Amino acid sequence: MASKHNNKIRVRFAPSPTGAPHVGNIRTALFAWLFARHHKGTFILRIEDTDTDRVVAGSVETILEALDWLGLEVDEGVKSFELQVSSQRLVSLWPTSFKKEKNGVLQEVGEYGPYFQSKRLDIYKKYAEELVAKGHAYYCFCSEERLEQIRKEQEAKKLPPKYNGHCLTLDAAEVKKLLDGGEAHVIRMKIGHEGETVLNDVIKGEVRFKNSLIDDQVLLKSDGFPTYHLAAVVDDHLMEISHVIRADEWLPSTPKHLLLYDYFGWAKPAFAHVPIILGPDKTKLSKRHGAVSILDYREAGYLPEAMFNYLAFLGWNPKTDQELFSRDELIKEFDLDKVNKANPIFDIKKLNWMNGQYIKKMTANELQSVILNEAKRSEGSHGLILGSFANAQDDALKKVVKLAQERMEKLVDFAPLTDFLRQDKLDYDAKILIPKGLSQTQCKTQLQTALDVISKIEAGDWQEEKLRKTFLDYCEKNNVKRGELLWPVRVAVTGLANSPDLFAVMDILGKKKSIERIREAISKL
RNA sequence: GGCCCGUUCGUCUAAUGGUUAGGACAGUGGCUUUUCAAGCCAUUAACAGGGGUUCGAUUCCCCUACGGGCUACCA
Repeated sequence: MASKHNNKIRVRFAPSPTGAPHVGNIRTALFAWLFARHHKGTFILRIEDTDTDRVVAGSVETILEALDWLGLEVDEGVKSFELQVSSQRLVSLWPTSFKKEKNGVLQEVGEYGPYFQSKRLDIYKKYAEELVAKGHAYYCFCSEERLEQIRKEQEAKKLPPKYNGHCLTLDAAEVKKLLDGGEAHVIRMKIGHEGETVLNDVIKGEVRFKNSLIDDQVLLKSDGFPTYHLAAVVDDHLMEISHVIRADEWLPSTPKHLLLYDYFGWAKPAFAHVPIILGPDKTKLSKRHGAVSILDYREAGYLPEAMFNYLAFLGWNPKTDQELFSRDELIKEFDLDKVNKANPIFDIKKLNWMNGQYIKKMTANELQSVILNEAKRSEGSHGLILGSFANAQDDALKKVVKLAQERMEKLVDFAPLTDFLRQDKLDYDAKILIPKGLSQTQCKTQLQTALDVISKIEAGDWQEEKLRKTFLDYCEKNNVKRGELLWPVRVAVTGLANSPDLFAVMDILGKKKSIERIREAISKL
């Protein structure tokens, strides 16, 4: 589609502030952002707060927070300076400069404002009236009751529900009289019934709609606020949006928008309807499916990099076998022509795997600072990440992080994986101390042996690899099966049937504590 | 009900008018190993159905089925 804007790419993410931002909305924002970055365009945040009943206080801040978490910087429109995206993060996307206060001043940046639709009421009124003057819209005074009745009748007759044009029959004098009398009214589109409206969607291709089936949509509500249809078209035009990137559910109302552009005599932007994310039951992802607020995933211990990567692959892929992508690689590869038409299902298992991959890819130092940052951020409500290591020194933490890293899938896995290291008294069933093929007494002997081996180790040699060598050498020289000696010792020091590596654990515990725990085990037998 | 969109392994998906229909997650089996995890190797598993078009269709067209979305003075 030819662009009227000298090919300058301008896209907007235009959520309505009705609560915490949904995974699906954010994925749409991500596509738009990626598209903007790929084409060196502008990513705009516009707030569509035209439904006064549904607006939820604090939503805009939450939206900003979600965008910030994923590193989707806003170039123009609504921003908050309480949240700062740092390009110098230790780990590419992690918000190191996060500030907890949510009462920061929202600011608007850009020359096309205001970017809150509630601040543009006079603009919409002007354009709605312009359409009336041009004969493409009309005043409607029908009451809710009357509309309800029309709908019921149509339903009974199995007709498509549509406004029946009741107020279309009013002549100019009558309209003026009603208007002057302060009668409640809306402005509706007047849609010609002939022909069809053709959309050439960037993703869906050509889609045809019969004009006779299009409803006379309300443009301006009786409270003076515009409906989405008017507001979006007017703003997208005024803000010189080049590509309208939005979810599939908007496809059916697109002909109304196309008609509006024609009525105004405006050039049309390109439209790209992206597939909707479905839950495991194949219906639109919603609260029934558990976590749908994008920020819930932060609380659940997912990394923004992983979330970003995963979301990018829901309905899009680069047509190669590569699946792990950095932000820059995604920017380089992403384009609308590779977006799928079918609706993908959100698969938490693949997200988990991907998150684990990102965790493993980090250096232990990076992971440590990420864990520390996240623990600090979620302090209070979710200070569970560090668990028993909440007040540990950085030095002590380093080895623990390394030990947990391989088996962590999410950040919140850290505490349960490492708790046993800090417990004063381990609580476990003595039976699990005994490896297969050994009797209780034999097991006891093995633990005794371990104490002997340990007693000969100098304090300065108390270190993972030296411990490993000492024990393995002992086994070899004395013809002891590794499992028969090492299993009981490992259970003794961890209290767990399944645990991290014995020598890493003993290293962290220290000689004294290790001996204590082995003695404790012996006494249990 | 009407309108619109969609349909390749369970899931995310690739490819092609002629292929053993490829990869990843999950599953299963094995290796490794002090256990678990990780890692490595192997493996199960898909073109919704029916008509065309064609020498040949998973691929192009039509129909059906199924799934989804929309059908508000909500977005």
